[in-house]
Amino acid sequence: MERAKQQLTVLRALAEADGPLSARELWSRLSGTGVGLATVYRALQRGVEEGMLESVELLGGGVRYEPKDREHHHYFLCSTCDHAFDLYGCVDGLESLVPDGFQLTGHEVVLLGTCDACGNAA
Amino acid sequence: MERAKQQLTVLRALAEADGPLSARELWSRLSGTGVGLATVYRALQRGVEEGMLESVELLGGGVRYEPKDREHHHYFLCSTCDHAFDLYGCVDGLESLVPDGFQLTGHEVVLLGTCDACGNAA
DNA sequence: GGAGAGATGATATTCGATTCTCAGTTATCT
DNA sequence: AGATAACTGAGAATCGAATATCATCTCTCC
Repeated sequence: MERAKQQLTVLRALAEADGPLSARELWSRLSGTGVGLATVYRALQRGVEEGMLESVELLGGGVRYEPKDREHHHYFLCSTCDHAFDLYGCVDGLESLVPDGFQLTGHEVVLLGTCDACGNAA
Repeated sequence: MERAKQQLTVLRALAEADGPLSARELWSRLSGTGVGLATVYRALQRGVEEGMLESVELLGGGVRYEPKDREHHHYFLCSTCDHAFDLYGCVDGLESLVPDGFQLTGHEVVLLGTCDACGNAA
């Protein structure tokens, strides 16, 4: 197996994904390439430090990562396969929810349900 | 300290909160009452089983709990004090984000920023 | 007042996610 | 090729959250 290219392997896998991936999710996608879990974590951490990646926290605890160059978007979290899909577009009416005195700096919208693949498999 | 009433103490503290509380957050609010952390977890678990409580997962990993009788709402998560506030009201345009073939069963909206207290303290 | 069932607090344990360690590998530069 | 520095995989170690354990305590019902 090649060495010193694993960081690229990790970044490429993230770039090709249709949503943010957790370290383990990413690792399992790379099984067969011989990349170790520690290397995945190292590549992710470095990617964040260097500004190429962004960490995303959704429901369910785990931290996921995705390329930082994606435009504003949100997520669909499949409750069956636990995969998060990017959703481009946004919602209206956010500002009206904010109480007086609170400062709004960002927002996160997560849609829950069943993805296409899991819905058909059921 | 009184016994056999700790479950009520926990439920009451949750009912009085302005948003969902994590087990630890709840526990720290009960410091001085002598309630143990294990009892907090037990009371929360039982509350969920009995249908009085609902567990909520927001960004940041932890699970929070709140009374189940609250109407549909979302949350404001203060990035300074990490407390979650209930926000009543909802947003528009959710359905248009869902891709073909995906089944939508729920959604979660979390606004991020600084709460009134933390904003003034800064 | 005493027995039994259920509850409680302190702590040990478990569990999963992430980080650390280290020896071996690979790239770079000369 | 040789020296050095950076990278890597595997497993150990760490960390925090949640759960289990156990002796003690409280309530209820005789």
